Amino acid sequence: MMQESGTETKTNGSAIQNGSSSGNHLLECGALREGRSNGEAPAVDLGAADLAHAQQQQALQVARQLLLQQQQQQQQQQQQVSGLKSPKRNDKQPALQVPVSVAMMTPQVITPQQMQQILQQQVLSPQQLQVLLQQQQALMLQQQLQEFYKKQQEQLQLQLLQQQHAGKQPKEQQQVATQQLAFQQQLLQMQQLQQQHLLSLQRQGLLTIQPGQPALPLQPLPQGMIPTELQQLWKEVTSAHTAEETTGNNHSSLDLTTTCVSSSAPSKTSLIMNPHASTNGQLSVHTPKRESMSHEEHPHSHPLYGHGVCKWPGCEAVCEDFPSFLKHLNSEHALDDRSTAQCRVQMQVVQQLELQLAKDKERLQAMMTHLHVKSTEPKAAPQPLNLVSSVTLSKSASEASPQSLPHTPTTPTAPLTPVTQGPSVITTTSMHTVGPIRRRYSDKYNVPISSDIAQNQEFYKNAEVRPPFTYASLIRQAILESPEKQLTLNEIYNWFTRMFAYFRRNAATWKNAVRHNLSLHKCFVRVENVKGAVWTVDEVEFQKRRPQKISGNPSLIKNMQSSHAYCTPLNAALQASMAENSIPLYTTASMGNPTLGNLASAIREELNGAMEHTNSNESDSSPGRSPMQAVHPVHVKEEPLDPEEAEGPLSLVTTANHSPDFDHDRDYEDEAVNEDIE
DNA sequence: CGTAGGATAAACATAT
DNA sequence: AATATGTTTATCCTAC
Repeated sequence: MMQESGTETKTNGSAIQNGSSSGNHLLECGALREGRSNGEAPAVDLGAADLAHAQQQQALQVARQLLLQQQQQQQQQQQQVSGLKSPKRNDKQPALQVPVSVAMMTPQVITPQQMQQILQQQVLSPQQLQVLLQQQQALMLQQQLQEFYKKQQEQLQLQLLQQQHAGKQPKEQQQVATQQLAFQQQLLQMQQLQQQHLLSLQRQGLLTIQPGQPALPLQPLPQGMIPTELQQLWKEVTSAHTAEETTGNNHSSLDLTTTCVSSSAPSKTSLIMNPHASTNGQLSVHTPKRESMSHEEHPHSHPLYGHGVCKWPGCEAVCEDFPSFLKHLNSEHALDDRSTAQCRVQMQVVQQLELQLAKDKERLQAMMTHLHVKSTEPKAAPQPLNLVSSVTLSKSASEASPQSLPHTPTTPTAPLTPVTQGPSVITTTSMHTVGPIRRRYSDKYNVPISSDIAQNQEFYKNAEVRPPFTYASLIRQAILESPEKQLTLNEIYNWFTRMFAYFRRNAATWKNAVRHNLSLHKCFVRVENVKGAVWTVDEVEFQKRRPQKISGNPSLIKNMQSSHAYCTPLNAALQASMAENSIPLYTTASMGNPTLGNLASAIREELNGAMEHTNSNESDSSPGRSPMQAVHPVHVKEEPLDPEEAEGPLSLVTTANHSPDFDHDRDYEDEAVNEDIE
């Protein structure tokens, strides 16, 4: 213990002083290098981007069509609603009717003209705009619900009267009551569906698409959604505003709010908004405030200016100093239609982010609740890591109470050392300072790594929880997820930082460990090519070292089997998710979504591998094995080679089109820098 | 208690 | 010269 603490302080110190600087520098260089190599071999990356873009376009198209349909259906429904025969029929579209009908009926919603007035009078801060938008949408929804409900009530009463005239049949009354109930439920559903619709739009194109699970949350980092999709969105808005203005048709705009509002009758109502919005007054008070004033107050904290670059969405113009930025802001982003439209989009973006956040919070809560409850059940045993994870996640979920979570009830085979493990599990604050933690669950639970990553992808990305797998497993996973089943060291680094928040700190430590593992384990094969060297996985070697852990412990085998059990639905979920994305299950690397596809194949592989070791006679004949068999290792290390394996027919040398890397690296680096300082 | 595997640290070598 | 990349050794920890 003494030794440990001594070692850790020492290593922490070195990690902070040397590691953070040199390590980060390393990654930055890596990112640059990646960028270059991407230029040469962007096949997969472009594929993903194209896919995202296509989906975005699809989302836009869907949105436009739906908006048109709404209007028609609204009219239809106004006529048909007297029928009242099939309230279920409305389930398909109710949420979509909200904006239009609201816009049609509500006089208090801000019209585009008013919006422009607001924008022309002063530049609102993003927060204010956001509030404005929220108020608008809340108001619209509220009003629409009221109207809708009122209308239904009228219809119901009408029908009641009719029925009473026709004869008081209890059956019908019952039916009417049921219908009334159904309508009320509908009203609730409308709200939910509207959210879902927005979310689906968001998922399909507006924001970064994250594969893996059907309900996978999006990248919570604001930077995560900025790059291509938003740029594209901005372009669209920018090019669309002219048409929008001249024709009055909003087909080209994704902005639902814009569309809804502008289709409303022009109203002269004042800007009175949701009464419960406390910032409202602030908004109007702030009205006379000029942007220059706020600039003078906070010359260097302008939200639209940072790192010498104009942060106006889609702009990124370089402004050497603040005055030149101001000049640029006033000239390039004046109060014209384009800026207004962009502003609207930004509002929408912010709102969707908030929706997403709310939903994710909810999901987190449900997850934690679920895990808490389930923790007493034996079924939860195969995934004890989640429990630990939940605890540490509590830092991001303020509403969660860490002490309410079970500590280690489900980790009988991994007793936590009171000294080393205790603090790292209990609180996250200690987690941050605890430095390198030696203990780990490693792969001993035989939870298939890829399925765990798939299931907890977003979690690992955001919570600084150490993944319960060995470096070797993680490296292997990284390599297998790559389309070419090979990665450079730097790409492996990037995968680590991309997939796990935990590895965004102490870079020197874990990178050293990665290198160490790569060199040490025979299962990692270094393949040299023109551009340098890539690492591949010798699957045979990797499998060789797995059984020994499993063999001795029957309970582990049990766990493994149960893990197989719970992985089957996961696989189904993945398939469903892929079907949703029109990604065939068995074409993995070639598709634009490498992570998803490879995850699936890796899962199958893991399952098959696990079953192999469990039942030696179970040589699964499913096609799932094939993708792995395709990875024939090329031995470079000075090991006696099996004649079979010596020939690597694979495209290990064709590095020409790989490197599916992202530009997240810089972001993570920034984080790492910040966090290492603390 | 011994052993094996993993994590971490660090020294060293080599390539860029 | 500095950094990135690999290799190797040592030590500690944990599970078995």
